[in-house]
Amino acid sequence: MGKYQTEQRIILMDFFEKNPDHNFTARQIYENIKDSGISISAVYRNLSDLAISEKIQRVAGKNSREIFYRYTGSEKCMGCLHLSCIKCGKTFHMSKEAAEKISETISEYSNFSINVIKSVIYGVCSDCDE
Amino acid sequence: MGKYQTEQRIILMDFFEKNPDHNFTARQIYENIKDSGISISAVYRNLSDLAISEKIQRVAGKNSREIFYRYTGSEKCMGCLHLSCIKCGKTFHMSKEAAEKISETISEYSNFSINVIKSVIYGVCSDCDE
DNA sequence: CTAGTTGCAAAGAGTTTGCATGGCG
DNA sequence: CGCCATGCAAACTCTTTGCAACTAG
Repeated sequence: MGKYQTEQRIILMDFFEKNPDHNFTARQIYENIKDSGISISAVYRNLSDLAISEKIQRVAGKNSREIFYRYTGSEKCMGCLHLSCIKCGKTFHMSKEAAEKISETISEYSNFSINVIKSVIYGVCSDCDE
Repeated sequence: MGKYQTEQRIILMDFFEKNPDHNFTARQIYENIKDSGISISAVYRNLSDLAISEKIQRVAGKNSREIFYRYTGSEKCMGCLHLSCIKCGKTFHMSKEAAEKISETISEYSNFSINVIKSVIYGVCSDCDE
């Protein structure tokens, strides 16, 4: 998946690197980069490849037709757990240390090894919590 | 949302109560209960209502067109965190106690209050972990 | 040069909606 | 009896695919 480094692929990855941890629909991504010269089919095809190689995650939105793509392949995301605020939609990073502690707690209570990249904790951030 | 207790609504809720915490597509749900007498539009309309009232959660699948519905409104799900195995797809419950401990860890490291119902931890269960 | 990738337009799927009918309270 | 929900079919959108042209290595 991704043997050639095409111009379109670079455009898409550039966009993701500039906007890590943010939810976009396929169309939103396309709207953002179409002027650089990429077709919507190329967007979809690359999105599929990236999802398979787990560099992006798919997230279901509130409306049933809404699917978001979130780039989690960047360096600074490695090993840290993500917190997503239900109200404002912002994403926060937890430190690697915190992630490890949670991972420990989980295995303490059950036989389960967490995949930190795929997991997102939903809740309310301090700004939105009154 | 849901002022009348229609036959179709009962059929759908029955199905969910019998299959809590399991991911189904809209079509799979329909296939399972259509013989009881319900149309696919009624399924979709009720699914929307249930998602709004947060009795079910939407989850994005591996293929971009796949959206799963998971019933989390049952009594025994209240207060416990869910673990979902990436390999076998099974869902496991964590005790309320464990959920609280994780909630504590999170607020210890950041100002964030977890919504346990909406959050799902992904990883690998003991059966699939070799 | 060869295999992988793109663009376009058409096909395919899943979801939503308008309207008349039927049912709950 | 009045409002809400259902069923059906048509309409919509989003996503995928076939094919010819193009391009990275």
